[in-house]
Amino acid sequence: MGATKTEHFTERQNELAMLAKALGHPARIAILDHLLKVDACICGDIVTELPLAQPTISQHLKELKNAGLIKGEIEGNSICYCIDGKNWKKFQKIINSLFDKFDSQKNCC
Amino acid sequence: MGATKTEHFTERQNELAMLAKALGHPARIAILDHLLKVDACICGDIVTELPLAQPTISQHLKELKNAGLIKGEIEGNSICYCIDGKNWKKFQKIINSLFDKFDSQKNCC
DNA sequence: AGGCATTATCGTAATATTGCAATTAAACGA
DNA sequence: TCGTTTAATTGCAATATTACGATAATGCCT
Repeated sequence: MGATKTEHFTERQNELAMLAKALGHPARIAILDHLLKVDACICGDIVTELPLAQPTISQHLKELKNAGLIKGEIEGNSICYCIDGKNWKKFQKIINSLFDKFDSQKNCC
Repeated sequence: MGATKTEHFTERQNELAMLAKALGHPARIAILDHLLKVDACICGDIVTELPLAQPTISQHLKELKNAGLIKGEIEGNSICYCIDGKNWKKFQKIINSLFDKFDSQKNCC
């Protein structure tokens, strides 16, 4: 086996898991950190910021893009990446809706 | 390779990634959903709630426990699981500290 | 003690992820 | 046009994850 049985879970559970999975690697967190720090579109210099080879970073960028966390637009020679603001807040809400469910009063232990 | 190069990233980046990774599977989201829904310790009936075999669920519970998201206490014959309230809010803060960094005013695209 | 219920662990197969060298593709400038 | 720069893709090796059957470990009850 090894394949996740997504068909058994709700759409929300799968979406939340996919989002979390995309965040589940330090390199991808580092990429997001960088994009957030500069508060702008970044043309390629992410490779020089991280201790990983160019193809590896390209792969991580792809996954962040697939998840909807970032956008990439072609800008002449290079490509500009930035946080996808449209999804960002939605994702924050989705995650918080999970964490907000916890009621410390009712919890028994 | 295949092994994540954790040593190249900051402690915060690794912690955040580990947390996200633990959340990065629909079965584990479903387990948390269930624990949050009943607002109490659950003794074993998680297996009957999910469409997965008992060893598989035991493995997911272990990962959630390792991440610090849940606790498990031996209660006679069975084991009671519940949300680990001590870490729960901390984790929520860590994640929100990432999402709050985004300033839609400054973002260019 | 013996049997039952509950959960963890072991072993293993299938699949996914991570990382990089090599290569390709596309756009720019001289 | 040719070389350079930038980023994606391909191909592959190493490792991790997911899932489950079989088995063990623990505590209950009779």
